[in-house]
Amino acid sequence: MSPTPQAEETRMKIMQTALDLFHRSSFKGTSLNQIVAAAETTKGALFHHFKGKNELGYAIVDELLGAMMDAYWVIPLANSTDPVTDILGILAQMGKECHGDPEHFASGCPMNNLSQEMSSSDETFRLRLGAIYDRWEGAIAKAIASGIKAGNVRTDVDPIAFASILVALFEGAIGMIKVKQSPEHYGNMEKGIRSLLESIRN
Amino acid sequence: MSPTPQAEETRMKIMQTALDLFHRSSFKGTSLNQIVAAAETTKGALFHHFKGKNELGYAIVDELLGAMMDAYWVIPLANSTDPVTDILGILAQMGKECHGDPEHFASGCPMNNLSQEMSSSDETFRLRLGAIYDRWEGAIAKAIASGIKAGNVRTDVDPIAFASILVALFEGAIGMIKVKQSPEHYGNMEKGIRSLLESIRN
DNA sequence: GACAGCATACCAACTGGTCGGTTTTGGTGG
DNA sequence: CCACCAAAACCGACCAGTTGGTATGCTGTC
Repeated sequence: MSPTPQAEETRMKIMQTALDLFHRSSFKGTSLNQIVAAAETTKGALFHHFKGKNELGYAIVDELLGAMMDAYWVIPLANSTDPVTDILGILAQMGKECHGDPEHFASGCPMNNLSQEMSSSDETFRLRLGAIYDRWEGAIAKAIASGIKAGNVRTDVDPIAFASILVALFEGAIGMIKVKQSPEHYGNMEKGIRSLLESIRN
Repeated sequence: MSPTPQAEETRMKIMQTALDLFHRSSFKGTSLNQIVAAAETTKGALFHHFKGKNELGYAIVDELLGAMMDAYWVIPLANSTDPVTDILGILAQMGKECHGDPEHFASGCPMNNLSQEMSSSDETFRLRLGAIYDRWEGAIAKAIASGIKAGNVRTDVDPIAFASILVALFEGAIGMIKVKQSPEHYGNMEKGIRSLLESIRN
């Protein structure tokens, strides 16, 4: 019943290399041949673990992107009562991690790339990705509500609406960085997000 | 020497139907066969007017998207001294125009879709689209600077940085609407953008 | 020897792009 | 006004290459 550790390793390697290629290129722009070549495996292995290209994508969304979202946002904000400080901390950490790999930023947000590409042509992608975005916004909204209750955030802030535009601003900003690819622009974005966050402090 | 009106008409029809298909689906996800079928023409005509699929895309960016940007944003904001009111007016007008075609919104912003899809794999697309975004941000920044001078906008606002995050928020918001496709979410976005704009009023 | 795990060879469908040929058009000499 | 023609505009069958997906074969382990 339970799969061999070896088998699980191959499965993960396929998913991770596919995610990397989808990130740097795109879903439709990446062929299965490229994926199996980069993962140093074969099509037989891929189709043994996944029913097809789309199913591979769904698995990546659910298992990899979902886990990344939880690790970066949901868990750190779970018990936050000072969301402004904590969110700025998350951003600082993400910025630090990407300093070693500037190309990673220039390719945009993996989840947003996939969302924008696939959500209008494949309902399954749209729903699964939408569910992750809901978790993201939910985590932020909950933290802001806790922040209001703890007196750290202004009382006239609507947690849900603010969480929505904050997520939109994140994804939009990364998208602009991807198009512009200028450090100067990156500075403007960081500054804008920071000031927006600070503006709701109590 | 100069092209026939008929010829220009077919050229435009190819570009416009291609833009529509790129918008509803994507660049890579739309084949030349689909384009010529939808435009009720042939591949010979397409390759007579454009060197290839990419060149067709470049022409669409320069001629169609560029013109739309000017019509919607650059010209209306050219002499603005009250940018908050004028930008809200532009948004209201865009919302009104899209009420007749809700699907248009659910497919996202044509320019942002193309940017996110192509800018990481094709430098020409990236540069041309980046130039249009620069025009957009420039128009907003100039209007805000004029607004400050006229006393309609707070003096502590950085026009360029604010223009950057406003554009990022627009594109991010449309992207989220595309993924979520819920009117409720649309309301949150509208509210958030409105309050951000009002917050810089003097 | 049964079966999960993987490799290889292969397929029909479709891709962007080409090319020889036909139609349409705007200018020109008579 | 018209016959004429070169060039522009357009057609659609065709091409090599690639795509996602399949069928089958091999190998180690329980």
